[in-house]
Amino acid sequence: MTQSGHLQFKDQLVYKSAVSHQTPARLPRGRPRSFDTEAAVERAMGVFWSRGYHATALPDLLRATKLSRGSLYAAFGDKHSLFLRALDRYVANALTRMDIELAPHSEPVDGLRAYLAGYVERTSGANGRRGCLLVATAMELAGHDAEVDRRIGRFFKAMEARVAGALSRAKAAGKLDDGVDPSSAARILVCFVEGLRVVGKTGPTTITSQATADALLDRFIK
Amino acid sequence: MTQSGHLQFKDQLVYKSAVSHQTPARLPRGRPRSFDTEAAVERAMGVFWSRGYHATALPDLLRATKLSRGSLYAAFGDKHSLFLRALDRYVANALTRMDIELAPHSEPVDGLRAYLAGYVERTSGANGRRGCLLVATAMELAGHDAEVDRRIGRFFKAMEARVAGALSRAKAAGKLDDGVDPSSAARILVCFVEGLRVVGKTGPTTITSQATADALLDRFIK
DNA sequence: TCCTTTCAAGACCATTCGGTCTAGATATGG
DNA sequence: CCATATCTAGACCGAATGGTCTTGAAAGGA
Repeated sequence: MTQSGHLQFKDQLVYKSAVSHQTPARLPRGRPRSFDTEAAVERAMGVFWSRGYHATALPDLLRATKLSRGSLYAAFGDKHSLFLRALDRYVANALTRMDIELAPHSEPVDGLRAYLAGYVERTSGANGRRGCLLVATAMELAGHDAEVDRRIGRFFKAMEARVAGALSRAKAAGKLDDGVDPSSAARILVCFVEGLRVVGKTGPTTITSQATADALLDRFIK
Repeated sequence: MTQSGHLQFKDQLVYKSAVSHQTPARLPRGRPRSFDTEAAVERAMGVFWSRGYHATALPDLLRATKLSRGSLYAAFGDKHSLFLRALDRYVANALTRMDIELAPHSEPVDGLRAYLAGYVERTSGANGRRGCLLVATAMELAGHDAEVDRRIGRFFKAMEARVAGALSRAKAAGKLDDGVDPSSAARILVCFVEGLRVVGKTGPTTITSQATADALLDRFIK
């Protein structure tokens, strides 16, 4: 029925209707679920994050989630669906973070500095070596998995839009150098930041990375 | 004996002494090897490139190299050693390309433009979707495989050094904007270019990517 | 109490994994 | 021709894969 291939459609629908909006006035009559589904997704996310999709085996997920095989399959359908949920959570976290850092009402340049500083911190030293679930997924599965493709594309577009928004506001406030186009600069920053994730795998020092990020931003800021 | 773990040392030595400088006055007496080892590495590289390490199965490699199981194991030891050879070839190709584009005697700014244009071409459209063996390897195996770690680290250092060299020459020729530090700018460009590889997975248009790269370089060039 | 549901533990399944080995054909040099 | 070495094809190996199913205990509502 669920076979390991990539017919995510059915599984997707299944988990959505089974998981979202818990107990809509519907009271199940047996023993209630005794574990936190979202916490399990989070733990699974951690495993996928540090090992990648293919290198993560079922026993790894069972150990991390502290679930039995049966419970895990009942709750999530299969490995692939669980992975997609973990990826969704990762993306949501990243976008939420950006929404805070680049909040429209706050000072855009400060926001951009915070945004870059966050990436510097996450891509240097041990944090850097841990890598990024989204970038790792993009490199491992993009082009082979339609559901993943969609999420990757959406994420980069969303990120670029937020950065472009902040740059536009900075430009309107006269803080940008002459000739800087916000949308073009946004693409530059997104590439830079994702490149940080890649070279971050070698565990550079925070100092170096921060100086590099500062040097880049200084090319745009007046 | 060779078991699938990561004792690359022995295999490494084996293939080195068995492959480099062919027939040093030594004439083997039986049937000679009837396939091109380097061509096989190249074909294997193609498979790892488009599928990644874990997702590449032995039958994939046999199909691509047109070798039998026995021949492949006799020639390369095991999957991991073959992968390392493929990775080495990929890295060598990339560095050779850079040595041409950023040749010390030629105009450094033109070289940097060519360097960026090459990345733009390789990271947009279908080329972009194909991705980069090195970045994919970094995200998939770095931190879990010491031999890979070494190669990734070496590559980024080598790339940064070449770009920094070109930028230094550009600065000496007075082509750089005031306040641009070549080594810092080199780190920026390396991050940007590796970020291109990541977002390239969504297959952006050549036009957009080229415009982005131009916009970045224009922030450094006078 | 009874019914229903979920739980953990683990047996079980077919398939695939990376890797070894054999058999028989083939191609070279002596 | 003989000895040597390599080739392909595929059987074979133990281990691991993702996934299903059974068992029996436990926890809720009616």
